[in-house]
Amino acid sequence: MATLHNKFCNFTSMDMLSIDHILKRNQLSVTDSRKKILELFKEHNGALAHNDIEKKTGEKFDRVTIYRTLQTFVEKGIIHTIPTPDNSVRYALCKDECSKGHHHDNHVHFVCDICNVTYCLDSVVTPEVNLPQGFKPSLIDVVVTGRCKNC
Amino acid sequence: MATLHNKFCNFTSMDMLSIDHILKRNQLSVTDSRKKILELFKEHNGALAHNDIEKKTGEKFDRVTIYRTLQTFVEKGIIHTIPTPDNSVRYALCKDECSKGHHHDNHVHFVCDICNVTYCLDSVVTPEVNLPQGFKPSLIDVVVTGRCKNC
DNA sequence: TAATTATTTGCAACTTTGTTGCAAACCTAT
DNA sequence: ATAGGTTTGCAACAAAGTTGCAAATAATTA
Ligand SMILES: [Mn+2]
Ligand SMILES: [Mn+2]
Ligand SMILES: [Zn+2]
Ligand SMILES: [Zn+2]
Repeated sequence: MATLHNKFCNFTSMDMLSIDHILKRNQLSVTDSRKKILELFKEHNGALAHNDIEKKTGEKFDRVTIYRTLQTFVEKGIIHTIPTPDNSVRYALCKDECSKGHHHDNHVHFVCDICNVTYCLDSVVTPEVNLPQGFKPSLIDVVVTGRCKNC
Repeated sequence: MATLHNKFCNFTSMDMLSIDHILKRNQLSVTDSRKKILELFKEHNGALAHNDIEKKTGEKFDRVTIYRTLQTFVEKGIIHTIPTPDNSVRYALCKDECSKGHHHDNHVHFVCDICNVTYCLDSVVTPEVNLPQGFKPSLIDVVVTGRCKNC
C-alpha cells in the first residue's frame, strides 16, 4: 500500500480514496473544501464545532462554505450533530449505516469539562426512557458531561 | 385568600409573595424585570428561550437585562438550562432543592417537534449510563424529541 | 422618613454566529 | 474540449450574545 507524503497530509492513499468514495457514494461532487473538512473529521478523534473547522482550515475557505458543507454532510448522513450543555453545536462522523435523512447514531456522547473534547461513545447505547402517557419519542439525545479518560 | 385582578396579571397574592420570596431567599434585590421574568416562568408550563421572554415582555426590558437576569437565575439555582437538538438554549424553573451552584434537575426533557413546547418530565428520572473505563460523569442530560401528548 | 450606599438597569458600541442572493469558478459528463 | 449543473466566495444582512459605564433603582443606615 503506497503512502502519500506531502507536508499537508499524512493520510495513506487508502484514506484519500475513502474520502473521495464517501463523497461520490452520496452523489456529492468532490471539491477541495469537502475533502478537507472530511479529512479533518477523519484525523480528529472526536467532535468538531464550526469554529474548530474554521481555525483548522486557516483562511482557506469561506465561512459560508463551511456552514453549507456541514449542512450538506448532515443531510446526507455523513456527520451527525451533538447538542451540548453550553449550546454550541458539534459535529461528528456517522457510522456507515447512516444515510440521507436517516441517522442511526444511537450512542451516548461525552463532553469533557476539562479538555473540552467531545466523544462519541459508540459502545454505549442510548438507554430506554419510559415516557408518560401520550409522548411519542422519535429521537433520544444523551449527553454526559464530566472528566474524560485522558484528564 | 385574596386574588389580585388587573389586566396584566392573573396571579393570586400568594403567587406574588412566593415570587418575592424566591428572590429574597437568593439574596437578590426585588426588581421589576426579575419579578416579571419569574412570573413568566411560573405561569408558562414549559421551558422558555431568551427570545420567548423578549417577546412576552414586549419592549418593557432591555435585551441585555434579560440576558443578565437569566444568567443570575441559573447561577442561583432558580432556573436550569436545557440543551436542544436545534441548539437554542431553553430555561425552566428548578425545583426547590436546587441552590447556588448546585443543580439537582435529574429529570428527562422532551421537545415536541410539532408544537415546539419543551417539557420538564419531572416524573422521568435520568437513566443510569455505563461509561467506559476512565470516564467520570458529573451531569447527564437526556433530551427526547418527538410528538407530545397534546399534538 | 430621609440620606447614604450598593446593586441593577439601559444604552451604545461591539463581537460572534448564522443566512441569503448572485456572479464567477469549478466539477462532471458527454 | 465543451456544455451544463453544482459549488464557491463575496457582499450585505440579521440574529444572538458581550462589555463598560453612567443613570436609575433598591436596600440599608441614620
Ligand atoms: Mn456521535
Ligand atoms: Mn427541566
Ligand atoms: Zn478531557
Ligand atoms: Zn406538541
